[in-house]
Amino acid sequence: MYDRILRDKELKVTPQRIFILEEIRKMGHAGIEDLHERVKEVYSSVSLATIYKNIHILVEENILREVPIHGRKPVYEINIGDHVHLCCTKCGEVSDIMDIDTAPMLKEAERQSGHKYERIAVMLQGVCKNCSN
Amino acid sequence: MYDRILRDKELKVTPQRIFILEEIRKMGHAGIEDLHERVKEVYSSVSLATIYKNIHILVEENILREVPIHGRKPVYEINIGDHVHLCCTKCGEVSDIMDIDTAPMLKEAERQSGHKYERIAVMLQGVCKNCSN
DNA sequence: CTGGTTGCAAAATTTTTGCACTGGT
DNA sequence: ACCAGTGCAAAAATTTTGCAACCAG
Repeated sequence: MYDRILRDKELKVTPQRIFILEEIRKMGHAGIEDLHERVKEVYSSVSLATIYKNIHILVEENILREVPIHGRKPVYEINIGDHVHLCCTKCGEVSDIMDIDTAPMLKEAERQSGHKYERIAVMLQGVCKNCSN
Repeated sequence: MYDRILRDKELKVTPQRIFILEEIRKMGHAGIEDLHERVKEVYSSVSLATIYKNIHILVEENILREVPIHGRKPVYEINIGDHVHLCCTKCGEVSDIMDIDTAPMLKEAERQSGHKYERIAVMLQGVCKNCSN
Protein backbone atom coordinates (compact mmCIF):
# COMPACT_ATOMS: atom_id res chain seq x y z
CA MET A 1 0.00 0.00 0.00
CA TYR A 2 2.35 2.72 1.21
CA ASP A 3 5.37 1.21 -0.48
CA ARG A 4 3.88 2.24 -3.79
CA ILE A 5 3.21 5.78 -2.61
CA LEU A 6 6.76 6.09 -1.33
CA ARG A 7 8.28 4.73 -4.50
CA ASP A 8 6.24 7.15 -6.58
CA LYS A 9 7.83 10.00 -4.64
CA GLU A 10 11.27 8.42 -5.02
CA LEU A 11 11.58 7.82 -1.31
CA LYS A 12 13.15 4.63 -0.08
CA VAL A 13 10.82 2.06 1.35
CA THR A 14 12.13 1.31 4.82
CA PRO A 15 10.26 -0.74 7.40
CA GLN A 16 10.27 2.27 9.76
CA ARG A 17 8.61 4.42 7.17
CA ILE A 18 5.97 1.90 6.29
CA PHE A 19 5.25 1.38 9.94
CA ILE A 20 5.01 5.09 10.67
CA LEU A 21 2.49 5.52 7.89
CA GLU A 22 0.50 2.44 8.94
CA GLU A 23 0.41 3.66 12.48
CA ILE A 24 -0.78 7.15 11.55
CA ARG A 25 -3.47 5.63 9.40
CA LYS A 26 -4.60 3.43 12.28
CA MET A 27 -4.51 6.28 14.77
CA GLY A 28 -6.18 8.70 12.41
CA HIS A 29 -4.27 11.61 13.88
CA ALA A 30 -0.95 11.34 15.67
CA GLY A 31 1.37 13.67 17.52
CA ILE A 32 5.13 13.20 17.28
CA GLU A 33 5.58 11.81 20.77
CA ASP A 34 2.61 9.44 20.61
CA LEU A 35 3.76 8.20 17.28
CA HIS A 36 7.23 7.55 18.60
CA GLU A 37 5.81 5.53 21.50
CA ARG A 38 3.75 3.41 19.15
CA VAL A 39 6.52 2.80 16.68
CA LYS A 40 8.94 1.89 19.46
CA GLU A 41 6.67 -0.94 20.51
CA VAL A 42 7.66 -2.73 17.31
CA TYR A 43 10.91 -1.05 16.26
CA SER A 44 12.30 -0.48 19.71
CA SER A 45 15.43 1.19 18.43
CA VAL A 46 13.67 3.82 16.37
CA SER A 47 14.84 7.27 17.39
CA LEU A 48 12.82 10.43 17.82
CA ALA A 49 15.12 11.99 15.23
CA THR A 50 13.96 9.44 12.69
CA ILE A 51 10.35 10.26 13.46
CA TYR A 52 11.02 13.97 12.97
CA LYS A 53 12.99 13.46 9.78
CA ASN A 54 10.30 11.27 8.31
CA ILE A 55 7.44 13.50 9.32
CA HIS A 56 9.17 16.40 7.60
CA ILE A 57 9.83 14.52 4.41
CA LEU A 58 6.37 12.99 4.30
CA VAL A 59 4.67 16.34 4.88
CA GLU A 60 6.94 17.90 2.27
CA GLU A 61 5.87 15.26 -0.22
CA ASN A 62 2.22 15.70 0.68
CA ILE A 63 1.88 12.13 1.87
CA LEU A 64 1.10 13.44 5.33
CA ARG A 65 -0.60 16.63 6.36
CA GLU A 66 0.10 18.65 9.45
CA VAL A 67 -2.99 19.64 11.42
CA PRO A 68 -2.22 22.63 13.65
CA ILE A 69 -4.36 22.88 16.76
CA HIS A 70 -5.02 25.86 19.00
CA GLY A 71 -3.05 25.53 22.24
CA ARG A 72 -1.26 22.29 21.47
CA LYS A 73 1.32 20.72 19.28
CA PRO A 74 0.22 19.75 15.81
CA VAL A 75 -0.93 16.27 14.88
CA TYR A 76 -0.36 14.53 11.58
CA GLU A 77 -2.68 12.58 9.32
CA ILE A 78 -2.53 10.77 6.01
CA ASN A 79 -3.18 13.47 3.43
CA ILE A 80 -6.58 12.88 1.95
CA GLY A 81 -7.12 16.49 0.89
CA ASP A 82 -9.08 19.27 2.49
CA HIS A 83 -11.70 18.34 5.03
CA VAL A 84 -13.19 19.66 8.24
CA HIS A 85 -11.56 18.74 11.55
CA LEU A 86 -13.14 18.45 14.93
CA CYS A 87 -11.21 18.70 18.15
CA CYS A 88 -12.79 17.96 21.49
CA THR A 89 -11.89 20.50 24.15
CA LYS A 90 -12.52 17.88 26.81
CA CYS A 91 -10.85 14.65 25.67
CA GLY A 92 -8.65 16.16 22.97
CA GLU A 93 -9.75 13.66 20.35
CA VAL A 94 -9.29 14.87 16.78
CA SER A 95 -11.64 13.59 14.12
CA ASP A 96 -12.71 14.26 10.56
CA ILE A 97 -15.88 15.25 8.82
CA MET A 98 -15.60 14.30 5.21
CA ASP A 99 -18.74 15.51 3.60
CA ILE A 100 -18.95 19.20 4.22
CA ASP A 101 -18.52 21.29 1.14
CA THR A 102 -16.16 24.15 1.84
CA ALA A 103 -16.18 25.32 -1.76
CA PRO A 104 -18.81 28.06 -1.41
CA MET A 105 -16.95 29.67 1.47
CA LEU A 106 -13.74 29.32 -0.47
CA LYS A 107 -15.14 31.02 -3.53
CA GLU A 108 -16.46 33.87 -1.45
CA ALA A 109 -13.15 34.30 0.36
CA GLU A 110 -11.28 34.35 -2.92
CA ARG A 111 -13.64 36.93 -4.30
CA GLN A 112 -13.33 39.19 -1.27
CA SER A 113 -9.58 38.99 -0.84
CA GLY A 114 -8.11 38.32 -4.24
CA HIS A 115 -6.18 35.60 -2.48
CA LYS A 116 -5.49 32.56 -4.66
CA TYR A 117 -6.49 29.49 -2.73
CA GLU A 118 -4.21 26.47 -2.37
CA ARG A 119 -5.52 24.80 0.72
CA ILE A 120 -8.13 25.33 3.38
CA ALA A 121 -8.11 24.20 6.99
CA VAL A 122 -11.29 24.21 9.02
CA MET A 123 -11.06 23.29 12.67
CA LEU A 124 -14.09 23.07 14.88
CA GLN A 125 -13.47 23.03 18.58
CA GLY A 126 -15.98 22.06 21.21
CA VAL A 127 -17.20 19.12 23.22
CA CYS A 128 -17.58 15.92 21.25
CA LYS A 129 -20.55 13.58 21.34
CA ASN A 130 -18.93 11.15 23.75
CA CYS A 131 -17.81 13.75 26.24
CA SER A 132 -21.13 15.56 26.39
CA ASN A 133 -22.78 12.52 27.97
CA MET B 1 -8.68 51.22 25.95
CA TYR B 2 -6.99 48.03 27.07
CA ASP B 3 -6.66 49.10 30.68
CA ARG B 4 -10.40 48.70 30.99
CA ILE B 5 -10.35 45.23 29.46
CA LEU B 6 -7.55 44.17 31.78
CA ARG B 7 -9.25 45.54 34.85
CA ASP B 8 -12.45 43.72 33.95
CA LYS B 9 -10.52 40.47 33.99
CA GLU B 10 -8.84 41.41 37.27
CA LEU B 11 -5.45 41.59 35.67
CA LYS B 12 -3.06 44.29 36.69
CA VAL B 13 -2.54 47.10 34.25
CA THR B 14 1.18 47.26 33.65
CA PRO B 15 2.81 49.33 30.93
CA GLN B 16 4.29 46.17 29.43
CA ARG B 17 0.86 44.60 29.11
CA ILE B 18 -0.73 47.65 27.60
CA PHE B 19 2.11 47.94 25.17
CA ILE B 20 1.95 44.28 24.19
CA LEU B 21 -1.73 44.60 23.43
CA GLU B 22 -1.29 47.87 21.52
CA GLU B 23 1.48 46.34 19.51
CA ILE B 24 -0.50 43.23 18.59
CA ARG B 25 -3.40 45.42 17.55
CA LYS B 26 -1.11 47.49 15.35
CA MET B 27 0.56 44.44 13.85
CA GLY B 28 -2.69 42.60 13.37
CA HIS B 29 -1.01 39.26 13.95
CA ALA B 30 2.20 38.76 15.86
CA GLY B 31 4.53 35.88 16.65
CA ILE B 32 6.25 35.69 20.03
CA GLU B 33 9.68 36.62 18.76
CA ASP B 34 8.50 39.49 16.57
CA LEU B 35 6.44 40.83 19.38
CA HIS B 36 9.40 40.71 21.74
CA GLU B 37 11.52 42.67 19.27
CA ARG B 38 8.87 45.33 18.93
CA VAL B 39 8.24 45.66 22.64
CA LYS B 40 11.96 45.85 23.36
CA GLU B 41 12.24 48.94 21.20
CA VAL B 42 10.30 50.80 23.86
CA TYR B 43 10.70 48.70 27.00
CA SER B 44 14.23 47.55 26.35
CA SER B 45 14.39 45.48 29.49
CA VAL B 46 11.31 43.40 28.78
CA SER B 47 12.16 39.72 28.88
CA LEU B 48 10.99 36.97 26.61
CA ALA B 49 9.64 35.26 29.72
CA THR B 50 7.34 38.21 30.31
CA ILE B 51 6.08 37.99 26.75
CA TYR B 52 5.35 34.30 27.19
CA LYS B 53 3.70 34.73 30.55
CA ASN B 54 1.49 37.51 29.26
CA ILE B 55 0.55 35.76 26.07
CA HIS B 56 -0.57 32.77 28.10
CA ILE B 57 -2.64 34.79 30.50
CA LEU B 58 -4.17 36.94 27.79
CA VAL B 59 -5.10 33.91 25.70
CA GLU B 60 -6.49 32.22 28.80
CA GLU B 61 -8.67 35.24 29.47
CA ASN B 62 -9.77 35.38 25.85
CA ILE B 63 -8.31 38.81 25.32
CA LEU B 64 -5.96 37.34 22.74
CA ARG B 65 -6.50 34.43 20.44
CA GLU B 66 -3.88 32.03 19.20
CA VAL B 67 -3.88 31.42 15.47
CA PRO B 68 -2.12 28.15 14.66
CA ILE B 69 -0.56 27.96 11.22
CA HIS B 70 0.48 24.96 9.20
CA GLY B 71 4.25 24.58 9.23
CA ARG B 72 5.07 27.53 11.48
CA LYS B 73 4.74 28.81 14.97
CA PRO B 74 1.42 30.31 15.91
CA VAL B 75 0.67 34.01 15.79
CA TYR B 76 -1.56 35.94 18.15
CA GLU B 77 -4.30 38.47 17.55
CA ILE B 78 -6.71 40.54 19.58
CA ASN B 79 -9.70 38.27 20.09
CA ILE B 80 -12.55 39.61 18.02
CA GLY B 81 -14.35 36.32 17.71
CA ASP B 82 -14.44 33.77 14.92
CA HIS B 83 -13.41 34.90 11.49
CA VAL B 84 -11.64 33.56 8.44
CA HIS B 85 -7.86 33.83 8.20
CA LEU B 86 -5.71 34.06 5.15
CA CYS B 87 -2.06 33.15 5.09
CA CYS B 88 0.11 33.83 2.09
CA THR B 89 2.38 30.91 1.22
CA LYS B 90 4.80 33.32 -0.42
CA CYS B 91 5.23 36.30 1.93
CA GLY B 92 3.77 34.70 5.03
CA GLU B 93 1.43 37.60 5.72
CA VAL B 94 -1.59 36.69 7.82
CA SER B 95 -4.80 38.64 7.33
CA ASP B 96 -8.47 38.52 8.19
CA ILE B 97 -11.70 38.32 6.29
CA MET B 98 -14.45 39.54 8.50
CA ASP B 99 -17.59 39.07 6.52
CA ILE B 100 -17.82 35.46 5.64
CA ASP B 101 -20.60 33.65 7.38
CA THR B 102 -19.36 30.35 8.73
CA ALA B 103 -22.63 29.56 10.45
CA PRO B 104 -24.12 27.31 7.77
CA MET B 105 -21.04 25.13 7.72
CA LEU B 106 -21.03 25.10 11.47
CA LYS B 107 -24.62 23.98 11.71
CA GLU B 108 -24.02 21.23 9.23
CA ALA B 109 -20.93 20.04 11.05
CA GLU B 110 -22.78 19.98 14.35
CA ARG B 111 -25.60 18.02 12.78
CA GLN B 112 -23.27 15.45 11.24
CA SER B 113 -21.03 14.95 14.25
CA GLY B 114 -23.06 15.69 17.33
CA HIS B 115 -20.13 17.85 18.32
CA LYS B 116 -21.10 20.91 20.33
CA TYR B 117 -19.40 23.90 18.79
CA GLU B 118 -17.42 26.40 20.86
CA ARG B 119 -15.13 27.94 18.31
CA ILE B 120 -14.28 27.60 14.65
CA ALA B 121 -11.01 28.32 12.93
CA VAL B 122 -10.84 28.68 9.19
CA MET B 123 -7.45 29.16 7.59
CA LEU B 124 -7.05 29.71 3.90
CA GLN B 125 -3.58 29.27 2.51
CA GLY B 126 -2.44 30.42 -0.88
CA VAL B 127 -0.79 33.31 -2.67
CA CYS B 128 -2.08 36.72 -1.65
CA LYS B 129 -3.07 39.52 -3.97
CA ASN B 130 0.23 41.39 -3.58
CA CYS B 131 2.44 38.38 -4.19
CA SER B 132 0.59 37.19 -7.28
CA ASN B 133 1.66 40.32 -9.18
C1' DC C 1 28.09 -0.09 -5.02
C1' DT C 2 25.91 4.25 -3.78
C1' DG C 3 23.18 7.45 -1.84
C1' DG C 4 19.37 7.82 1.05
C1' DT C 5 18.10 6.44 5.76
C1' DT C 6 18.83 5.32 10.48
C1' DG C 7 20.40 5.84 15.38
C1' DC C 8 22.91 8.02 18.59
C1' DA C 9 24.69 11.91 20.75
C1' DA C 10 25.35 16.62 20.79
C1' DA C 11 23.75 21.15 19.64
C1' DA C 12 20.36 24.51 18.88
C1' DT C 13 16.03 26.35 19.72
C1' DT C 14 11.96 27.20 22.19
C1' DT C 15 9.35 27.41 26.35
C1' DT C 16 8.87 27.09 31.30
C1' DT C 17 10.19 27.78 35.99
C1' DG C 18 12.17 29.69 40.46
C1' DC C 19 13.13 33.49 42.92
C1' DA C 20 14.28 38.15 44.34
C1' DC C 21 12.59 42.58 43.32
C1' DT C 22 9.36 45.97 41.65
C1' DG C 23 5.15 48.34 41.10
C1' DG C 24 -0.04 48.40 40.68
C1' DT C 25 -4.10 48.63 43.55
C1' DA D 1 1.25 46.72 52.55
C1' DC D 2 -0.01 42.95 49.72
C1' DC D 3 0.53 40.18 46.04
C1' DA D 4 0.48 40.00 40.97
C1' DG D 5 3.82 40.95 37.61
C1' DT D 6 8.57 41.52 36.05
C1' DG D 7 13.41 40.29 34.84
C1' DC D 8 17.03 37.43 35.03
C1' DA D 9 19.14 33.12 34.94
C1' DA D 10 18.72 28.41 34.99
C1' DA D 11 16.14 24.34 33.76
C1' DA D 12 13.21 21.75 30.94
C1' DA D 13 11.26 20.54 26.74
C1' DT D 14 11.34 20.34 21.86
C1' DT D 15 13.49 20.10 17.45
C1' DT D 16 17.54 19.98 14.50
C1' DT D 17 22.08 18.53 13.11
C1' DG D 18 26.48 15.81 12.32
C1' DC D 19 28.26 11.68 11.49
C1' DA D 20 29.25 6.69 11.36
C1' DA D 21 26.95 2.52 10.24
C1' DC D 22 23.38 0.40 7.51
C1' DC D 23 20.47 -1.11 3.89
C1' DA D 24 17.21 -0.48 -0.17
C1' DG D 25 17.58 -0.06 -5.00
